[in-house]
Amino acid sequence: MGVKERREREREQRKSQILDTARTLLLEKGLNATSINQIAKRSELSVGSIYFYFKDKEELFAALQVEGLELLYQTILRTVDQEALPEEKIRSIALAYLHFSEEHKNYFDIINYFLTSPKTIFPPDLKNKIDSHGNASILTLTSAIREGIEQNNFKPVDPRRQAVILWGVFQGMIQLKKLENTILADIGHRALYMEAVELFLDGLRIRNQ
Amino acid sequence: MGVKERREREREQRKSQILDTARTLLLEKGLNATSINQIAKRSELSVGSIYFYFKDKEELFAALQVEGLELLYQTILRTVDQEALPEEKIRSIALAYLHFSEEHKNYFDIINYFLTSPKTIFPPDLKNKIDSHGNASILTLTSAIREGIEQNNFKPVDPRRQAVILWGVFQGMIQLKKLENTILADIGHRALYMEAVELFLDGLRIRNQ
Amino acid sequence: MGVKERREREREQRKSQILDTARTLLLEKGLNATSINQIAKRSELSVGSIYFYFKDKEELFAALQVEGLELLYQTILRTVDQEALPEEKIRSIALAYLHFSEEHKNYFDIINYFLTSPKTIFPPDLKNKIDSHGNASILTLTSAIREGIEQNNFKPVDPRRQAVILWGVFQGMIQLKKLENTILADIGHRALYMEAVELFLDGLRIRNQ
Amino acid sequence: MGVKERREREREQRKSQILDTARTLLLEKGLNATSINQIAKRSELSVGSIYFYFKDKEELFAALQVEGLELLYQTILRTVDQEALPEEKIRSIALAYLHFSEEHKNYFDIINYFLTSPKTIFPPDLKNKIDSHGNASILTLTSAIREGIEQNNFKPVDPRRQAVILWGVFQGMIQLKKLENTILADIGHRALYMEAVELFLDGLRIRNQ
DNA sequence: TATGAATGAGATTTCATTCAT
DNA sequence: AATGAATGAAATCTCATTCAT
Repeated sequence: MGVKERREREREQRKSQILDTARTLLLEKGLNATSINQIAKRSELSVGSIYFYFKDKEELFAALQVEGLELLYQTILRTVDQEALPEEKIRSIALAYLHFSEEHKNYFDIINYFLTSPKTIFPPDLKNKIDSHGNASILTLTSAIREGIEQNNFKPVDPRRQAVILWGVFQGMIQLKKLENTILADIGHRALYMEAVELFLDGLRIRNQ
Repeated sequence: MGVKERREREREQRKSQILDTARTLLLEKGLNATSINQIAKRSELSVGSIYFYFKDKEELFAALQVEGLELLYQTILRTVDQEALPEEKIRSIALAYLHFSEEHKNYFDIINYFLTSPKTIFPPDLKNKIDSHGNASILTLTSAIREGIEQNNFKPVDPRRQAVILWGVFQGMIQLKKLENTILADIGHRALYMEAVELFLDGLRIRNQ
Repeated sequence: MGVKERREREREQRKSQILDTARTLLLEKGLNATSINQIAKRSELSVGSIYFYFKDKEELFAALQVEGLELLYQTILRTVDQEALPEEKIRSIALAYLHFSEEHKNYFDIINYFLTSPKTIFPPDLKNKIDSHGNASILTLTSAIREGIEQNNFKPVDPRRQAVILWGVFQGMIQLKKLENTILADIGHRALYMEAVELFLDGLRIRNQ
Repeated sequence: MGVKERREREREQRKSQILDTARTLLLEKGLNATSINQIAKRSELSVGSIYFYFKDKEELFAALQVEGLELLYQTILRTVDQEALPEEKIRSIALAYLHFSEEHKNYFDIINYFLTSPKTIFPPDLKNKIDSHGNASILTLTSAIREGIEQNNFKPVDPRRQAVILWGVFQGMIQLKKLENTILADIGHRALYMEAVELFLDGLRIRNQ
């Protein structure tokens, strides 16, 4: 039994060793320019070994995406003060996502890539894995909204729907960063981002008359 | 004299003939799987000829993007009833963008690609061309918002800022379509999209008490 | 008649305009990387025009070589003091060739290229033209040696043979410059070059006992 | 253990098999006209395989050059009679180089190519390898000269400097062979070559009065 | 004379993947 | 488990040259 466990452990180590390299290369050269051969050379493993641990290139990069989603989730968890007001929580999550997109640009890019790339249809099991990890972050939003409703601060909306919408807003707004030097030259990106968040909070809030 | 003009005309025709083929392939196989070789073969030209008309692959696809932005703009123009209320205009534009993303999926994908792809740094002149075309559509939003403010229906916000935010919302929400079969399985995408728009309008509107 | 002459003049101007561009590109990118298309673009002429003035790429570059040989000859003429002693003349010519190889590196490279490249067989007429231009420089050496013999300073060798040998020595020694950073790291190239020349002068000189 | 060694051996065999083909093509068509594609086809390997064994075209041809330098060195070693007088040794080496340039014209051309081509900057490690191989041949000259000095037949010159000069003379004189049919039409090339060598020896020799 | 569109072969290089060992 | 040689298709891009206008 000890043997089996050790094997399992080693297997996991190898896997993350490969993922480490893949991640680094991804950051350096982008998704398309990162090849299995390069990963093999850099990680001092053989090409064959990589194919032993990952069915194909797609599976490897999907694993990285799961990693990214997990990291995002952890970041959010760490950021959100459980004692804070629902509004504050939502703001924190928004900022956490923005920070994540800036500080873990590579992860953000890969998440983004699979979200926006026209083709790429994952096999169902992989897809589920990815979705459940993605869902986790959205759930934090859902909870915050539900909480706000329960405390009579938010209108009685469907928390999950609003959470998804907010998530879409985050996503769309962050992407605008690319236009910072042209269309947005005269508008600060971060201020704009937060303005969007406030707008939606405003719509959510129950106004006391 | 006539010769020069005819040549010029033929040149333009060839160019759009190439773009036609490229566009078709793009639709069929996606950006990454579309190669110059294929475009050449399909358009019954030599590879060299493609390179005679376009400096490189990037220039070709950028041209396609400009085309897409232009088409989007025209679609919006056609859709928006100049007589309608500002709110209605905004709804129309939102729907126009959604339709565009569905009916001209290939164009939407290519616009999206260049917006979200991590790398891709265009030469400045190309970038400006692209941005100015993109700006056109945002301007329609800006006008509608400004109109609403002038008619005392909207709060006195900065119309351009709100327009950009709204644009980001469109963009982010449309991308969620990809999750239709998983995270959004129980939520209709189109309804959600319009709900986001209404939310935004709600925030903008001056409430008469 | 005036018409004919003007035409002739214009023809020559066009030709050297093309050569100017070709030369510049040659200097920038080397022989192999310089294409007719580039020359056309840079010289603001059409590809067709270049082929009107030059039969093919080889002829164009051979013309450049003739130019180079001519320039070398002029340089030597300018350098050599007609009143100086034969020995001095030879030293001057040696230095002139070294300088030429340094200051007109592009010309030297192209001369060198055609001299050392394995294949390249020029059509006879072109070959003769090149040779006669090359000969001119060697003739200056021949004269100096003959003079030295007549003045009883040099042994009664065959002046032309010695001239050709000397020329070969120049050529071989100059090429060693490439090894300056490795094999010759500890040996100054120029000093070595002049040492070789002195060695041969030494062999040529009649020693008075 | 045996497996590893066999693999290593096979690897080396493949490598020289590729080099064989490359060499042959080089001889047939010249450096510039020899493409990786052709090498692959001729050696009945895939293009990819060539790139498995050699990083790029340059590395392949540099390997050929090293081969050539090595062969030259061996030729010299075989030619030079260790018992002979220093003068004789130098003559032998001179002749050996001339023969080498005639009989292994392809190797000579490739050595020559890298020596004279304007650009070509090798990565340092490759450069060192090449230089050390080139050095070997020069060292035989150095030894012969030093020997002559020790035997009081040669003037007390710096043996290494003289060796390098002599090498340059060989190189330059051999290149003149190209002019055999024009400038040198009336002068035998080989005789001229040896005359240059004698001239050099003459300068080196101590004259007994 | 001059143009410039067109060619098509060919260059170098990279890639994901397989499979015998 | 792990290796790494081999593949071969495909990708992007360049080039000298021709020829109808």
